[in-house]
Amino acid sequence: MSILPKPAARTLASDAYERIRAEIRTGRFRPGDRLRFADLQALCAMSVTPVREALARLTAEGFTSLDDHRGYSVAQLSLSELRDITANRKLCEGEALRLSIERGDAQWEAGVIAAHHLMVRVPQGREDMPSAIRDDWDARHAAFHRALIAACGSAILLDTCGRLFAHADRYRRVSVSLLMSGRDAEAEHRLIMETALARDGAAAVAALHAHYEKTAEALEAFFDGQGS
Amino acid sequence: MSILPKPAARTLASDAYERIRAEIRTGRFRPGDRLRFADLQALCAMSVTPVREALARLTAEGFTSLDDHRGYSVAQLSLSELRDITANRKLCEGEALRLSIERGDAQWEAGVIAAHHLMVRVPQGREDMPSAIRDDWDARHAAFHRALIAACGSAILLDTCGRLFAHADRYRRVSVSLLMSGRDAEAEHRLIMETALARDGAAAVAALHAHYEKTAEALEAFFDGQGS
DNA sequence: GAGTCAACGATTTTCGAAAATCCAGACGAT
DNA sequence: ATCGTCTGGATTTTCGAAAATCGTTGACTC
Repeated sequence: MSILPKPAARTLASDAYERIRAEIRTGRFRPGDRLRFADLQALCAMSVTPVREALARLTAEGFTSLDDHRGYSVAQLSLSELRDITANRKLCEGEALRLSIERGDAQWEAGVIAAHHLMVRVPQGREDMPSAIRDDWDARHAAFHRALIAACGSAILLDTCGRLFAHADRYRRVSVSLLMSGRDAEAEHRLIMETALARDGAAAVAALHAHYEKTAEALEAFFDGQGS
Repeated sequence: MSILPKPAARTLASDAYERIRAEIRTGRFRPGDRLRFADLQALCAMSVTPVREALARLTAEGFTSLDDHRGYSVAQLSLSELRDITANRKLCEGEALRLSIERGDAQWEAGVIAAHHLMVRVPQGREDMPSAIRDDWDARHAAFHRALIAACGSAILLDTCGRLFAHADRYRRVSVSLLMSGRDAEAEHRLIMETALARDGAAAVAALHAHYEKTAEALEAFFDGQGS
Protein backbone atom coordinates (compact mmCIF):
# COMPACT_ATOMS: atom_id res chain seq x y z
CA MET A 1 0.00 0.00 0.00
CA SER A 2 1.31 3.35 -1.00
CA ILE A 3 1.84 6.36 1.18
CA LEU A 4 0.46 8.50 -1.59
CA PRO A 5 -3.30 8.37 -1.16
CA LYS A 6 -3.94 9.43 -4.78
CA PRO A 7 -5.83 12.66 -4.11
CA ALA A 8 -7.69 12.20 -7.38
CA ALA A 9 -7.49 15.64 -8.90
CA ARG A 10 -11.05 16.76 -9.24
CA THR A 11 -10.36 19.33 -11.91
CA LEU A 12 -7.82 19.50 -14.69
CA ALA A 13 -6.49 22.73 -13.23
CA SER A 14 -5.49 21.10 -9.94
CA ASP A 15 -4.08 18.18 -11.88
CA ALA A 16 -1.90 20.56 -13.86
CA TYR A 17 -0.89 22.32 -10.64
CA GLU A 18 0.41 19.15 -9.06
CA ARG A 19 2.07 17.97 -12.21
CA ILE A 20 3.98 21.18 -12.92
CA ARG A 21 4.86 21.53 -9.26
CA ALA A 22 6.33 18.02 -9.29
CA GLU A 23 8.40 18.81 -12.39
CA ILE A 24 9.84 21.84 -10.63
CA ARG A 25 10.45 19.98 -7.39
CA THR A 26 12.26 17.14 -9.08
CA GLY A 27 14.38 19.52 -11.12
CA ARG A 28 13.08 18.52 -14.53
CA PHE A 29 12.14 22.15 -14.95
CA ARG A 30 15.22 24.08 -13.87
CA PRO A 31 15.35 27.46 -12.11
CA GLY A 32 15.07 30.22 -14.67
CA ASP A 33 13.53 28.01 -17.34
CA ARG A 34 10.76 29.66 -19.26
CA LEU A 35 7.46 27.83 -19.08
CA ARG A 36 5.75 28.10 -22.44
CA PHE A 37 2.09 27.32 -22.61
CA ALA A 38 2.56 25.18 -25.69
CA ASP A 39 4.96 22.85 -23.86
CA LEU A 40 2.83 22.63 -20.75
CA GLN A 41 -0.27 21.92 -22.78
CA ALA A 42 1.54 19.05 -24.45
CA LEU A 43 2.82 17.76 -21.10
CA CYS A 44 -0.53 17.84 -19.37
CA ALA A 45 -2.63 17.04 -22.43
CA MET A 46 -5.09 19.85 -21.89
CA SER A 47 -5.95 23.32 -23.12
CA VAL A 48 -4.48 26.63 -22.04
CA THR A 49 -7.08 27.61 -19.43
CA PRO A 50 -6.33 25.05 -16.70
CA VAL A 51 -2.60 25.47 -17.30
CA ARG A 52 -2.98 29.19 -16.75
CA GLU A 53 -4.83 28.66 -13.49
CA ALA A 54 -2.15 26.24 -12.30
CA LEU A 55 0.59 28.76 -13.05
CA ALA A 56 -1.32 31.49 -11.26
CA ARG A 57 -1.41 29.36 -8.11
CA LEU A 58 2.24 28.37 -8.40
CA THR A 59 3.21 32.01 -8.78
CA ALA A 60 1.22 33.05 -5.73
CA GLU A 61 3.18 30.46 -3.77
CA GLY A 62 6.51 31.58 -5.15
CA PHE A 63 7.49 28.57 -7.25
CA THR A 64 7.20 30.45 -10.50
CA SER A 65 7.34 34.12 -11.44
CA LEU A 66 5.43 36.14 -13.97
CA ASP A 67 6.42 39.05 -16.16
CA ASP A 68 3.40 40.60 -17.81
CA HIS A 69 3.18 39.61 -21.44
CA ARG A 70 6.50 37.80 -21.17
CA GLY A 71 5.16 34.68 -19.60
CA TYR A 72 5.99 32.50 -16.65
CA SER A 73 9.32 31.04 -15.61
CA VAL A 74 10.62 28.85 -12.81
CA ALA A 75 11.69 30.90 -9.80
CA GLN A 76 15.42 31.25 -9.29
CA LEU A 77 17.33 29.75 -6.40
CA SER A 78 19.86 31.89 -4.62
CA LEU A 79 22.10 31.73 -1.62
CA SER A 80 20.54 34.82 -0.11
CA GLU A 81 17.05 33.37 -0.42
CA LEU A 82 18.23 30.14 1.16
CA ARG A 83 19.51 32.08 4.15
CA ASP A 84 16.25 33.99 4.27
CA ILE A 85 14.18 30.82 4.21
CA THR A 86 16.30 29.24 6.93
CA ALA A 87 15.95 32.25 9.20
CA ASN A 88 12.18 32.28 8.72
CA ARG A 89 11.89 28.56 9.32
CA LYS A 90 13.76 28.91 12.59
CA LEU A 91 11.40 31.68 13.63
CA CYS A 92 8.10 30.13 12.55
CA GLU A 93 8.64 26.41 12.99
CA GLY A 94 10.49 27.08 16.22
CA GLU A 95 7.48 28.91 17.62
CA ALA A 96 5.11 26.28 16.27
CA LEU A 97 7.11 23.52 17.92
CA ARG A 98 7.15 25.39 21.21
CA LEU A 99 3.38 25.79 21.07
CA SER A 100 2.88 22.15 20.13
CA ILE A 101 4.92 21.00 23.10
CA GLU A 102 2.89 23.30 25.31
CA ARG A 103 -0.51 22.29 24.00
CA GLY A 104 -0.08 18.82 22.52
CA ASP A 105 -1.91 15.87 24.04
CA ALA A 106 -1.30 12.13 23.86
CA GLN A 107 -2.72 12.07 20.35
CA TRP A 108 -0.05 14.50 19.24
CA GLU A 109 2.66 12.41 20.88
CA ALA A 110 1.37 9.33 19.09
CA GLY A 111 1.39 11.17 15.78
CA VAL A 112 4.99 12.24 16.21
CA ILE A 113 6.15 8.76 17.16
CA ALA A 114 4.23 7.20 14.28
CA ALA A 115 5.57 9.67 11.70
CA HIS A 116 9.12 9.15 12.95
CA HIS A 117 8.75 5.40 12.76
CA LEU A 118 7.49 5.56 9.19
CA MET A 119 10.40 7.78 8.22
CA VAL A 120 13.20 5.65 9.65
CA ARG A 121 11.74 2.47 8.16
CA VAL A 122 12.64 3.71 4.70
CA PRO A 123 16.25 4.31 3.64
CA GLN A 124 17.29 7.89 3.14
CA GLY A 125 17.09 8.85 -0.50
CA ARG A 126 20.29 9.08 -2.58
CA GLU A 127 20.76 10.48 -6.03
CA ASP A 128 21.33 7.09 -7.60
CA MET A 129 18.03 5.77 -6.33
CA PRO A 130 14.91 5.69 -8.43
CA SER A 131 12.99 8.88 -7.91
CA ALA A 132 9.97 7.00 -6.58
CA ILE A 133 12.02 5.92 -3.55
CA ARG A 134 13.34 9.42 -3.01
CA ASP A 135 9.85 10.84 -3.26
CA ASP A 136 8.68 8.34 -0.69
CA TRP A 137 11.29 9.34 1.86
CA ASP A 138 10.71 13.02 1.16
CA ALA A 139 7.00 12.59 1.80
CA ARG A 140 7.65 10.85 5.11
CA HIS A 141 10.24 13.45 6.08
CA ALA A 142 7.72 16.21 5.42
CA ALA A 143 5.07 14.30 7.38
CA PHE A 144 7.41 14.03 10.37
CA HIS A 145 8.07 17.74 10.46
CA ARG A 146 4.36 18.41 10.08
CA ALA A 147 3.52 16.04 12.92
CA LEU A 148 5.92 17.87 15.22
CA ILE A 149 4.05 21.15 14.90
CA ALA A 150 0.56 19.78 14.30
CA ALA A 151 -0.66 20.66 17.80
CA CYS A 152 0.39 24.31 17.73
CA GLY A 153 -3.24 25.35 17.40
CA SER A 154 -2.63 27.98 14.72
CA ALA A 155 -3.86 27.21 11.21
CA ILE A 156 -2.10 30.28 9.86
CA LEU A 157 1.21 29.34 11.39
CA LEU A 158 0.88 25.84 9.97
CA ASP A 159 0.22 27.33 6.56
CA THR A 160 3.27 29.55 6.79
CA CYS A 161 5.42 26.64 7.90
CA GLY A 162 4.12 24.50 5.05
CA ARG A 163 5.00 27.18 2.56
CA LEU A 164 8.50 27.57 3.95
CA PHE A 165 9.06 23.82 4.06
CA ALA A 166 8.07 23.47 0.41
CA HIS A 167 10.57 26.12 -0.60
CA ALA A 168 13.34 24.65 1.49
CA ASP A 169 12.49 21.36 -0.17
CA ARG A 170 13.50 22.76 -3.55
CA TYR A 171 16.94 23.60 -2.21
CA ARG A 172 17.35 20.25 -0.54
CA ARG A 173 16.54 18.54 -3.83
CA VAL A 174 19.42 20.07 -5.74
CA SER A 175 21.85 17.77 -3.98
CA VAL A 176 20.53 15.05 -1.80
CA SER A 177 23.71 13.03 -1.44
CA LEU A 178 26.01 15.96 -0.77
CA LEU A 179 23.56 17.29 1.71
CA MET A 180 23.47 14.22 3.85
CA SER A 181 27.05 13.04 3.54
CA GLY A 182 29.03 13.35 6.73
CA ARG A 183 25.90 14.03 8.70
CA ASP A 184 23.70 12.00 10.91
CA ALA A 185 20.29 13.27 10.01
CA GLU A 186 18.69 10.36 11.81
CA ALA A 187 20.30 11.40 15.07
CA GLU A 188 19.17 14.98 14.57
CA HIS A 189 15.62 13.91 13.94
CA ARG A 190 15.62 11.58 16.92
CA LEU A 191 16.95 14.32 19.18
CA ILE A 192 14.17 16.66 18.12
CA MET A 193 11.55 14.02 18.74
CA GLU A 194 12.89 12.97 22.12
CA THR A 195 13.22 16.48 23.50
CA ALA A 196 9.74 17.32 22.20
CA LEU A 197 8.18 14.26 23.81
CA ALA A 198 10.02 15.10 27.02
CA ARG A 199 8.19 18.45 26.85
CA ASP A 200 11.45 20.33 26.97
CA GLY A 201 10.50 23.23 24.73
CA ALA A 202 13.79 25.09 24.86
CA ALA A 203 15.86 22.02 24.03
CA ALA A 204 13.53 20.95 21.24
CA VAL A 205 13.58 24.35 19.59
CA ALA A 206 17.36 24.45 19.91
CA ALA A 207 17.61 21.03 18.28
CA LEU A 208 15.31 22.14 15.48
CA HIS A 209 17.37 25.27 14.90
CA ALA A 210 20.57 23.25 14.81
CA HIS A 211 18.97 20.87 12.32
CA TYR A 212 18.10 23.72 9.98
CA GLU A 213 21.45 25.38 10.38
CA LYS A 214 23.28 22.21 9.41
CA THR A 215 21.03 21.74 6.41
CA ALA A 216 21.65 25.31 5.32
CA GLU A 217 25.40 25.03 5.84
CA ALA A 218 25.62 21.92 3.69
CA LEU A 219 23.65 23.64 0.97
CA GLU A 220 25.72 26.79 1.15
CA ALA A 221 28.86 24.75 0.60
CA PHE A 222 27.21 23.13 -2.40
CA PHE A 223 26.16 26.47 -3.81
CA ASP A 224 29.63 27.92 -3.41
CA GLY A 225 31.06 24.99 -5.30
CA GLN A 226 28.57 25.53 -8.08
CA GLY A 227 29.29 29.21 -8.26
CA SER A 228 25.62 29.95 -8.67
CA MET B 1 -2.83 60.37 -25.61
CA SER B 2 -1.32 61.09 -22.24
CA ILE B 3 -0.82 58.31 -19.78
CA LEU B 4 -3.61 58.47 -17.25
CA PRO B 5 -2.72 58.12 -13.56
CA LYS B 6 -3.21 54.40 -13.88
CA PRO B 7 0.19 52.85 -14.45
CA ALA B 8 -0.99 49.53 -13.09
CA ALA B 9 -3.46 47.08 -14.61
CA ARG B 10 -1.15 45.84 -17.30
CA THR B 11 -3.45 42.92 -17.91
CA LEU B 12 -7.16 42.51 -17.43
CA ALA B 13 -6.47 39.72 -14.98
CA SER B 14 -4.58 41.97 -12.57
CA ASP B 15 -7.22 44.63 -13.03
CA ALA B 16 -9.90 42.12 -12.02
CA TYR B 17 -7.75 41.03 -9.08
CA GLU B 18 -7.54 44.52 -7.66
CA ARG B 19 -11.17 45.27 -8.33
CA ILE B 20 -12.55 42.16 -6.65
CA ARG B 21 -10.10 42.52 -3.79
CA ALA B 22 -11.31 46.06 -3.22
CA GLU B 23 -14.95 44.94 -3.19
CA ILE B 24 -14.12 42.37 -0.54
CA ARG B 25 -12.04 44.81 1.51
CA THR B 26 -14.72 47.46 1.55
CA GLY B 27 -17.40 44.95 2.48
CA ARG B 28 -19.43 45.24 -0.67
CA PHE B 29 -18.91 41.52 -1.09
CA ARG B 30 -19.67 40.04 2.32
CA PRO B 31 -18.03 37.04 3.98
CA GLY B 32 -19.66 33.87 2.75
CA ASP B 33 -21.11 35.45 -0.39
CA ARG B 34 -20.86 33.30 -3.44
CA LEU B 35 -18.95 34.87 -6.30
CA ARG B 36 -20.63 33.91 -9.54
CA PHE B 37 -18.69 34.33 -12.72
CA ALA B 38 -21.62 35.95 -14.45
CA ASP B 39 -21.76 38.74 -11.85
CA LEU B 40 -18.02 39.29 -11.82
CA GLN B 41 -17.87 39.39 -15.60
CA ALA B 42 -20.54 42.08 -15.56
CA LEU B 43 -18.71 44.03 -12.84
CA CYS B 44 -15.33 43.94 -14.53
CA ALA B 45 -16.62 44.05 -18.09
CA MET B 46 -14.50 41.18 -19.31
CA SER B 47 -14.67 37.50 -20.12
CA VAL B 48 -14.37 34.56 -17.76
CA THR B 49 -10.67 33.81 -18.21
CA PRO B 50 -9.12 36.84 -16.48
CA VAL B 51 -11.77 36.65 -13.74
CA ARG B 52 -10.78 33.07 -13.11
CA GLU B 53 -7.13 33.99 -12.82
CA ALA B 54 -7.96 36.78 -10.39
CA LEU B 55 -9.96 34.42 -8.19
CA ALA B 56 -7.15 31.89 -8.25
CA ARG B 57 -4.76 34.50 -6.89
CA LEU B 58 -7.23 35.73 -4.28
CA THR B 59 -7.79 32.17 -3.11
CA ALA B 60 -4.07 31.53 -2.78
CA GLU B 61 -3.90 34.57 -0.52
CA GLY B 62 -6.87 33.51 1.56
CA PHE B 63 -9.40 36.16 0.63
CA THR B 64 -11.66 33.73 -1.16
CA SER B 65 -12.14 29.98 -1.01
CA LEU B 66 -12.84 27.42 -3.68
CA ASP B 67 -14.90 24.27 -3.68
CA ASP B 68 -14.33 22.21 -6.80
CA HIS B 69 -17.23 22.54 -9.16
CA ARG B 70 -19.10 24.62 -6.61
CA GLY B 71 -17.36 27.85 -7.31
CA TYR B 72 -15.68 30.59 -5.33
CA SER B 73 -16.93 32.46 -2.29
CA VAL B 74 -15.67 35.19 0.01
CA ALA B 75 -13.71 33.77 2.93
CA GLN B 76 -15.50 33.82 6.28
CA LEU B 77 -14.44 35.94 9.22
CA SER B 78 -14.33 34.36 12.64
CA LEU B 79 -13.26 35.21 16.15
CA SER B 80 -10.86 32.28 16.24
CA GLU B 81 -9.19 33.37 13.03
CA LEU B 82 -8.87 36.91 14.34
CA ARG B 83 -7.05 35.59 17.41
CA ASP B 84 -4.88 33.47 15.16
CA ILE B 85 -3.98 36.40 12.93
CA THR B 86 -3.16 38.58 15.94
CA ALA B 87 -0.87 35.95 17.43
CA ASN B 88 0.95 35.53 14.13
CA ARG B 89 1.30 39.27 13.65
CA LYS B 90 2.85 39.60 17.07
CA LEU B 91 5.31 36.87 16.22
CA CYS B 92 6.25 37.93 12.68
CA GLU B 93 5.98 41.71 12.78
CA GLY B 94 7.55 41.71 16.21
CA GLU B 95 10.59 39.90 14.89
CA ALA B 96 10.67 42.07 11.77
CA LEU B 97 10.60 45.22 13.90
CA ARG B 98 13.39 43.91 16.12
CA LEU B 99 15.52 43.19 13.05
CA SER B 100 14.74 46.57 11.53
CA ILE B 101 15.84 48.35 14.68
CA GLU B 102 19.02 46.30 14.68
CA ARG B 103 19.86 46.79 11.04
CA GLY B 104 18.12 50.00 9.98
CA ASP B 105 20.17 52.98 8.88
CA ALA B 106 19.35 56.70 8.67
CA GLN B 107 17.34 56.08 5.51
CA TRP B 108 15.09 53.70 7.43
CA GLU B 109 14.64 56.26 10.21
CA ALA B 110 13.70 58.90 7.66
CA GLY B 111 11.18 56.54 6.07
CA VAL B 112 9.51 55.85 9.41
CA ILE B 113 9.29 59.52 10.31
CA ALA B 114 7.97 60.43 6.88
CA ALA B 115 5.31 57.71 6.89
CA HIS B 116 4.20 58.71 10.38
CA HIS B 117 3.94 62.33 9.37
CA LEU B 118 1.82 61.48 6.34
CA MET B 119 -0.49 59.38 8.49
CA VAL B 120 -1.15 61.93 11.22
CA ARG B 121 -1.76 64.70 8.67
CA VAL B 122 -4.98 62.98 7.63
CA PRO B 123 -7.88 62.54 10.05
CA GLN B 124 -8.60 59.01 11.18
CA GLY B 125 -11.36 57.48 9.09
CA ARG B 126 -14.89 57.18 10.52
CA GLU B 127 -17.81 55.28 9.16
CA ASP B 128 -19.70 58.43 8.20
CA MET B 129 -16.85 59.66 6.05
CA PRO B 130 -16.72 59.14 2.32
CA SER B 131 -14.92 55.94 1.58
CA ALA B 132 -12.23 57.74 -0.39
CA ILE B 133 -11.08 59.44 2.82
CA ARG B 134 -11.12 56.20 4.74
CA ASP B 135 -9.17 54.49 2.00
CA ASP B 136 -6.62 57.26 2.13
CA TRP B 137 -6.00 56.89 5.85
CA ASP B 138 -5.91 53.11 5.56
CA ALA B 139 -3.26 53.34 2.88
CA ARG B 140 -1.12 55.65 5.00
CA HIS B 141 -1.63 53.46 8.05
CA ALA B 142 -0.46 50.43 6.07
CA ALA B 143 2.52 52.41 4.77
CA PHE B 144 3.53 53.36 8.31
CA HIS B 145 3.54 49.78 9.50
CA ARG B 146 5.46 48.77 6.39
CA ALA B 147 8.05 51.47 6.95
CA LEU B 148 8.65 50.24 10.49
CA ILE B 149 9.76 46.82 9.33
CA ALA B 150 11.22 47.79 5.96
CA ALA B 151 14.82 47.39 7.11
CA CYS B 152 14.45 43.87 8.50
CA GLY B 153 16.39 42.48 5.56
CA SER B 154 14.13 39.52 4.93
CA ALA B 155 11.96 39.60 1.83
CA ILE B 156 10.09 36.51 2.95
CA LEU B 157 9.31 37.96 6.35
CA LEU B 158 8.07 41.15 4.71
CA ASP B 159 5.82 39.08 2.46
CA THR B 160 4.40 37.18 5.42
CA CYS B 161 3.78 40.40 7.30
CA GLY B 162 2.07 41.94 4.31
CA ARG B 163 -0.23 38.97 4.01
CA LEU B 164 -1.12 39.10 7.70
CA PHE B 165 -1.69 42.84 7.58
CA ALA B 166 -4.08 42.50 4.65
CA HIS B 167 -6.12 39.93 6.53
CA ALA B 168 -6.20 41.96 9.71
CA ASP B 169 -7.31 44.85 7.54
CA ARG B 170 -10.49 42.98 6.63
CA TYR B 171 -11.38 42.66 10.29
CA ARG B 172 -10.59 46.27 11.05
CA ARG B 173 -12.90 47.33 8.24
CA VAL B 174 -15.99 45.75 9.72
CA SER B 175 -16.19 48.47 12.31
CA VAL B 176 -13.92 51.42 12.05
CA SER B 177 -15.67 53.71 14.51
CA LEU B 178 -16.19 51.13 17.23
CA LEU B 179 -12.64 50.05 16.87
CA MET B 180 -11.15 53.42 17.52
CA SER B 181 -13.58 54.81 20.05
CA GLY B 182 -12.15 55.17 23.52
CA ARG B 183 -8.67 54.57 22.21
CA ASP B 184 -5.78 56.75 21.41
CA ALA B 185 -4.38 55.08 18.33
CA GLU B 186 -2.23 58.10 17.62
CA ALA B 187 -0.47 57.75 20.93
CA GLU B 188 0.08 54.06 20.32
CA HIS B 189 1.59 54.73 16.92
CA ARG B 190 3.79 57.49 18.27
CA LEU B 191 5.07 55.27 21.07
CA ILE B 192 6.03 52.57 18.59
CA MET B 193 7.84 55.06 16.41
CA GLU B 194 9.70 56.74 19.25
CA THR B 195 10.90 53.54 20.86
CA ALA B 196 11.97 52.23 17.46
CA LEU B 197 13.92 55.37 16.62
CA ALA B 198 15.51 55.22 20.08
CA ARG B 199 16.72 51.74 19.05
CA ASP B 200 15.05 50.18 22.04
CA GLY B 201 14.05 46.90 20.46
CA ALA B 202 12.38 45.35 23.48
CA ALA B 203 10.25 48.40 24.18
CA ALA B 204 9.28 48.82 20.53
CA VAL B 205 8.21 45.21 20.19
CA ALA B 206 6.25 45.47 23.43
CA ALA B 207 4.51 48.60 22.15
CA LEU B 208 3.70 46.86 18.88
CA HIS B 209 2.28 43.85 20.71
CA ALA B 210 0.14 46.10 22.90
CA HIS B 211 -1.11 47.90 19.80
CA TYR B 212 -2.25 44.65 18.21
CA GLU B 213 -3.76 43.35 21.41
CA LYS B 214 -5.88 46.45 21.81
CA THR B 215 -7.02 46.25 18.22
CA ALA B 216 -7.96 42.61 18.66
CA GLU B 217 -9.77 43.28 21.94
CA ALA B 218 -11.91 46.00 20.39
CA LEU B 219 -12.77 43.72 17.53
CA GLU B 220 -13.59 40.82 19.82
CA ALA B 221 -16.05 43.00 21.67
CA PHE B 222 -17.62 43.96 18.38
CA PHE B 223 -17.87 40.35 17.28
CA ASP B 224 -19.46 39.28 20.54
CA GLY B 225 -22.07 41.98 20.13
CA GLN B 226 -22.81 40.76 16.64
CA GLY B 227 -23.08 37.19 17.78
CA SER B 228 -21.11 36.04 14.78
C1' DG C 1 29.16 52.60 -39.81
C1' DA C 2 25.65 53.70 -36.28
C1' DG C 3 21.04 54.59 -35.16
C1' DT C 4 15.94 54.54 -35.99
C1' DC C 5 11.84 52.54 -37.20
C1' DA C 6 8.54 49.39 -39.25
C1' DA C 7 7.03 44.85 -40.14
C1' DC C 8 7.38 40.01 -38.76
C1' DG C 9 7.25 35.96 -35.83
C1' DA C 10 6.62 34.01 -31.44
C1' DT C 11 4.04 34.08 -27.33
C1' DT C 12 0.85 35.55 -24.14
C1' DT C 13 -3.74 37.06 -23.13
C1' DT C 14 -8.56 37.14 -23.94
C1' DC C 15 -12.88 35.74 -25.81
C1' DG C 16 -17.41 33.27 -26.50
C1' DA C 17 -19.32 28.95 -26.72
C1' DA C 18 -19.35 23.96 -25.68
C1' DA C 19 -18.87 20.24 -22.26
C1' DA C 20 -18.98 18.63 -17.57
C1' DT C 21 -20.70 18.90 -13.07
C1' DC C 22 -23.61 19.84 -9.21
C1' DC C 23 -27.97 21.21 -6.67
C1' DA C 24 -32.89 21.06 -6.03
C1' DG C 25 -37.21 19.18 -6.64
C1' DA C 26 -40.34 15.67 -8.46
C1' DC C 27 -41.45 11.02 -8.78
C1' DG C 28 -41.87 6.28 -7.55
C1' DA C 29 -40.77 2.23 -4.60
C1' DT C 30 -40.40 0.06 -0.11
C1' DA D 1 -43.98 8.29 5.49
C1' DT D 2 -39.03 7.69 4.22
C1' DC D 3 -35.63 6.72 1.24
C1' DG D 4 -33.48 6.53 -3.16
C1' DT D 5 -33.42 7.63 -8.17
C1' DC D 6 -33.99 10.55 -11.93
C1' DT D 7 -34.46 14.79 -14.48
C1' DG D 8 -34.14 20.17 -15.30
C1' DG D 9 -31.75 24.17 -14.69
C1' DA D 10 -28.00 26.79 -13.13
C1' DT D 11 -23.04 27.13 -12.74
C1' DT D 12 -18.48 25.92 -13.21
C1' DT D 13 -14.86 24.20 -16.07
C1' DT D 14 -12.67 23.56 -20.39
C1' DC D 15 -11.80 24.23 -25.18
C1' DG D 16 -9.89 26.17 -29.60
C1' DA D 17 -9.32 30.19 -31.98
C1' DA D 18 -8.92 35.27 -32.25
C1' DA D 19 -6.78 39.54 -30.52
C1' DA D 20 -3.08 41.91 -28.28
C1' DT D 21 1.61 42.38 -27.06
C1' DC D 22 6.64 41.95 -27.00
C1' DG D 23 11.34 41.12 -28.93
C1' DT D 24 13.83 40.87 -33.11
C1' DT D 25 15.24 41.24 -37.73
C1' DG D 26 16.17 43.85 -41.53
C1' DA D 27 15.85 47.86 -44.34
C1' DC D 28 16.57 52.55 -44.52
C1' DT D 29 18.40 57.07 -43.35
C1' DC D 30 21.98 60.17 -41.58
